[in-house]
Amino acid sequence: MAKRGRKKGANGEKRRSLLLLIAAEEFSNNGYHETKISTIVQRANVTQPSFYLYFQSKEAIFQELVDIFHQKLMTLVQQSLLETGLEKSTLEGEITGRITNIFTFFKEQPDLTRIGFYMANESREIKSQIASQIEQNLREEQMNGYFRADIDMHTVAESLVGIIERLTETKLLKGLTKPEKLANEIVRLLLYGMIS
Amino acid sequence: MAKRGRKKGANGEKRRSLLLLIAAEEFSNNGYHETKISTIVQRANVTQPSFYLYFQSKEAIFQELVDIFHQKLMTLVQQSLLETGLEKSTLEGEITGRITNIFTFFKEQPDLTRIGFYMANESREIKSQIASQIEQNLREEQMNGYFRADIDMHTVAESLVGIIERLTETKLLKGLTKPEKLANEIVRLLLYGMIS
DNA sequence: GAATTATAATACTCGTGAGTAATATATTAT
DNA sequence: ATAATATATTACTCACGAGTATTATAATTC
Repeated sequence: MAKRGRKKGANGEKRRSLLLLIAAEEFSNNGYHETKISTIVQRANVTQPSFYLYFQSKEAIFQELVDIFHQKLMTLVQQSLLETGLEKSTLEGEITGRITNIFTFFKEQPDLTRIGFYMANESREIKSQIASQIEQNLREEQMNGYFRADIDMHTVAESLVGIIERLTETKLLKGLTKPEKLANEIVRLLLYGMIS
Repeated sequence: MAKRGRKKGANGEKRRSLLLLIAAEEFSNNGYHETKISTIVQRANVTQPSFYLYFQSKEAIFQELVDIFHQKLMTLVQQSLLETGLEKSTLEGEITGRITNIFTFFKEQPDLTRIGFYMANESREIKSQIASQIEQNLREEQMNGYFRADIDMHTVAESLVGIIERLTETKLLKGLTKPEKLANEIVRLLLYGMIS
């Protein structure tokens, strides 16, 4: 019979992190509603009230995971887009590098990615922000003459996000293709088209 | 005080259709778990047991909507791809036409589309099937020399599905762009690329 | 017109899962 | 040492929403 009260060597920070980690796995694999707090605490070897020491509610822990993803992704994209070392010769490489960065991040954080990019209500908002950043950059490069002038960069940016979204699901997160290769294929397709 | 028993002019088929229609709206707008049977029956002016005259369960009515979407979409895509009138001069137009058909269907069935293409567990499967059909056709055209030989058509097909998925959400279902225009933009981008 | 079938309402049950009250033990601060 | 604080458990509550037992009336069939 397990005793009550604080355990020897108990450490709140670690418990909290563990719960976050397990919650990410559960949400990612089973979705929000199918995920039970009871399952999370079982897997963490903790009782239910302990969970509520660290998180206000089920909503709150989910939102925290979304926020982490959102913040990390935004930081990444903004940094990535600041390196506007626009040299004609390396344009393809530049763009490929940016997209590789995104894929790499997604691959390193598959659970957060599924949560923040696919499951959250906020996903729409997050994707729109990414698309908007990409659009800005593309427009600049378009004005500098790198791209055809008759292309609607809003559509291109949204399309690119759509491609990333889908290939992340079908190839990247299944471990079928590496970030670099995926980025390369996409960029070549979008830059040069399919016509022989 | 409402009386019990069968009402004058009561018609099961119509009631069933009405419930399906309302359920589609509710699922589409609020998602599966947020949708309550109690809300559906209220909106349909029916009591809860009446609902269960027509549908086995909440799962069942949702699945029925998914099946309708799936079946309609598959029929559309298969027909669309059978018109393999491969003429070099009209290739662009052919492809644009196929994609327009898909967008038009989505626009006409926004609720079913959100349910079957975005919310259902089966969505993955459905999209994969579409991608697979597209891939097959592209490969054929590639072998006929219309497209560059060094392109991985699996990636292209998946990308196209991703683009369709995203633009449907952000532009089409918001009524911002017409099917034809959207299809045109995409096809030109994918065929000729962005480089000036 | 009697029996059968289809459609409907009233008034329930019942499981499930989020969240809590009360209490106990370890750790840290004074 | 003692008070205060952090971490933990046992044993609950409670709302919510899916689904049902029972009964009643209209439509249809024989």
